[in-house]
Amino acid sequence: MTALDDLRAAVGRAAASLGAQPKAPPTLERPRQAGHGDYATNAAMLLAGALKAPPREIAERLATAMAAELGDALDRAEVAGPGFLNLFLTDAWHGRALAGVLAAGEDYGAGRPEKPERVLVEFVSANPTGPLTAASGRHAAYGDALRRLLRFAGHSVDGEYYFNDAGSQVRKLGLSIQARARGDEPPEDGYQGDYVAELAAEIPEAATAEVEVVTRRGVELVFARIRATLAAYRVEFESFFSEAALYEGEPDAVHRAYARLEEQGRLYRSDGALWLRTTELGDDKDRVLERATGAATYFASDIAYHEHKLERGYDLLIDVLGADHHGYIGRMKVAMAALGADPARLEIPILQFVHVVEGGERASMSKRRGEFITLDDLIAEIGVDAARWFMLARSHDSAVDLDLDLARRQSAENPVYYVQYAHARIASIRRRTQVEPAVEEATALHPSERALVKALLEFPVEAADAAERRAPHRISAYALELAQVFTAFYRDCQIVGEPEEAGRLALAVAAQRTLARSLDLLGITAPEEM
RNA sequence: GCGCCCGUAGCUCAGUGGAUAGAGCGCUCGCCUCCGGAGCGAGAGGUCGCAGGUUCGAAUCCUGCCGGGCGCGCCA
Repeated sequence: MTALDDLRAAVGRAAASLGAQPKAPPTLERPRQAGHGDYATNAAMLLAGALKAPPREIAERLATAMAAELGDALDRAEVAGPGFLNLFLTDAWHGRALAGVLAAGEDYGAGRPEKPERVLVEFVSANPTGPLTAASGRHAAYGDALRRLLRFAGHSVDGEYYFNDAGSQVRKLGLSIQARARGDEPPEDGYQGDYVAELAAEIPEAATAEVEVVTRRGVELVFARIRATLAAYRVEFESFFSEAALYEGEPDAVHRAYARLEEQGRLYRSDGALWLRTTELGDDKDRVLERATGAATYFASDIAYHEHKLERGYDLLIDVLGADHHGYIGRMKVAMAALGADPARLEIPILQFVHVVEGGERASMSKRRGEFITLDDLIAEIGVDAARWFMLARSHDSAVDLDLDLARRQSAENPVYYVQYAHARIASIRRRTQVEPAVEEATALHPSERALVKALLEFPVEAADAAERRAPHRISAYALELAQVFTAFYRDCQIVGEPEEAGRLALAVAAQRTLARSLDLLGITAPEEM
């Protein structure tokens, strides 16, 4: 329980004491206007209907009840506007609130769900046919941050990378490598990038060996590069899952999935193909699993893969996909239902595209033609921290433009450095003081100190919201705000050598920990010095 | 035709029912005897795409339209 939770509970009790239930949970928010108090609640307006009285009059009664609830924590409560109750809290309340933050220690803001869930986050999952692109950088940053957020919320989370290593795409890579090795142009629908020639040079006998051999070797080499890129980007996976593995063993995962679907009575044969009766579950047409040729469709692989995930005991499956896959959401939800699982156990957040911009215009970004900015390029140009911030500072719902020139020019002004700088500055202050941080409740506080306490109190709510909404970008917005509020405090309140040193140091330490945690949730470093 | 996402300051974007809509960058002016100037303060800059609706209250919810991005295979 933070001081904010206590305050919220007090509002609830005060509202209940007036003899009616609010028509919605009352809000408790930090007003934008300085004159509107530390927190404001709309409880009176929500009670007006049930109590059949003007909101402002109810707010007056609520103010009296709040005074009784809060005692010396409340300086005064003012009725304002259409019926808001603005709460002005004392320095003692702020001091106790800060003490609570410090007492929580490194875990401040962490969630403790009654029933932690086992979650599998599948992300990146780029096919091993070329280097990771800047767009993969968005997926890697998002999936990794999501995993960190869910863990911080108290869940058990694994990250997995799924790749198609059996289909025609990897075969095209093999053919392209072989063509290069022979000095020919790659096939028209093959891969054209310079890396294909590099791969050809790294594979002895690439010109003469069987294409299967060249393909297998090419995939290994590409995967080695992908892993190296991910390691440089500080993204690790608990597992890599190969599509080919779904067709190994007896019975293989695909046939286990068929058996499961058969149990559910969802399969039938028609025109020589094996069909899944998805129309019964709301789809507009039934879907083929096995073609008349006997070859399984991708949909069959995907179903088998998800059945395999369920078999592994995960409560929640999260697939992070690109905007071009949004049509997949409905199909896979239907597939979950067909497997007899609750479709709500599968979530598919969609990341909008990263557009590469050159000279103010959107450039094409084709992996086949070799026209793309690689994630390695991006890291080399602006560094991992700035790249991850760039990818995570925006909602996953909005497309981002990546202009490498602009990114390079702006990287020095990237807000991530402002946040890191605030952290480093606190580290520096701590190196300069001999005093132990200690909250002194009786001390009068500067408005900037009170503002910083309130900013710190927002963190657990922000972290929980960001996890629930699968929205890491909220953490970057929060981190920037916290850094700004800290910097204002730093400007207004000398720490080292002042009588208030211990108390102000306590505030700085709480800010440092929270900044470090926020950056950690984004996979960004929190330097001691810069 | 159907579906998903977006439209907020010059630019890039936050803001999923509260009061006078914010940040970063850019622009103008001011500030380095003071714990780290990667900074601080002040200012200019907005029909929140348009039109209706719900509500005490709408950038936010609902409907329709306009504009942009992306999808709707026995492709992968």
